[in-house]
Amino acid sequence: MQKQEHLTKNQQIVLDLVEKSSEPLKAYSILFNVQKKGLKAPLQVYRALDKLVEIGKIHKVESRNAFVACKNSNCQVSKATAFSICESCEKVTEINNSKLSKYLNSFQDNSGMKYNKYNLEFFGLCKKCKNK
Amino acid sequence: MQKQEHLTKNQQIVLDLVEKSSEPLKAYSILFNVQKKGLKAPLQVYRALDKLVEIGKIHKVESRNAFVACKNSNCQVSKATAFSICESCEKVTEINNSKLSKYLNSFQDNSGMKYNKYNLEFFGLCKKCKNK
DNA sequence: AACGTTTTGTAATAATATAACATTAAAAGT
DNA sequence: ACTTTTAATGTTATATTATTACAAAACGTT
Ligand SMILES: [Zn+2]
Ligand SMILES: [Zn+2]
Ligand SMILES: [Zn+2]
Ligand SMILES: [Zn+2]
Repeated sequence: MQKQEHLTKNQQIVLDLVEKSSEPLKAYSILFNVQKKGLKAPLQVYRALDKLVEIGKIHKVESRNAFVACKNSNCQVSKATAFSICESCEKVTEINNSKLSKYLNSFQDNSGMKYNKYNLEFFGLCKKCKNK
Repeated sequence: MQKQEHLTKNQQIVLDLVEKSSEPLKAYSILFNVQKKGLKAPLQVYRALDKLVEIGKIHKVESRNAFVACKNSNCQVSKATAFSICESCEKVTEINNSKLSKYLNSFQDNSGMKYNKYNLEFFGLCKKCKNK
């Protein structure tokens, strides 16, 4: 089975919204914003989100229960994600650093476990907030 | 203000339970298990969990909304955490790898942001599940 | 004892996410 | 074209996770 290339109506509506947003969006904020487009129930949003995450169009920022569009068309979709998060203004940026991803993709410990996916979240203060 | 060394009754009760557990515990599972000890409300559990996370006695596994005791007394408490998670049996292990933590603690990108904390979660199949 | 601070108790509610089931649409095989 | 199968949708209800708000008790310091 190969990766789906056409998004369904609901998926496209949700993706459009997440892509337009300058900040991570929460599921119920998405729901509220797409109700005029016909998505009335949480499940419709969650299903779209699940699929979009699966195909790598968006990522979930786990520590925030929020979703951001993937700006990095070349990343290993939904398999290797890294974010920087400002703990003051909550700005979230996807980190695109090939050294980091190489390092983590090839990481092995002594557990005998082979990792096929990771998610990394860095926390700190962004430039703006640092200078306040 | 320095780090608190004495745990309160509620904090100790919750910590005991999490430490005894061989698997990550969810907040409401904790609540259920400590009700006989007098913690009746979610908030009592969440408050204890918050404090225990803050002082590094336990960690939150963000992707699972679950809590594990810190087995690594020398780690930079609650500032630098890494876990391996089996996607089949849900076994979670805290990774204790000094090369990894050094690499991540010193990581810098070109955003000008200085990170003081990170959380990393690796996903894959554990030895056991791989051989099924 | 008086004060500020932290912790606790309690009830109510908010926010996040899934189960279950019926239906419709799309994709694939013949 | 027709059947089969798979994926997506719509809808209601419910489960799970987490916080707000406020009052009371415990603790540490002066
Ligand atoms: Zn991405
Ligand atoms: Zn900031
Ligand atoms: Zn630890
Ligand atoms: Zn396993």
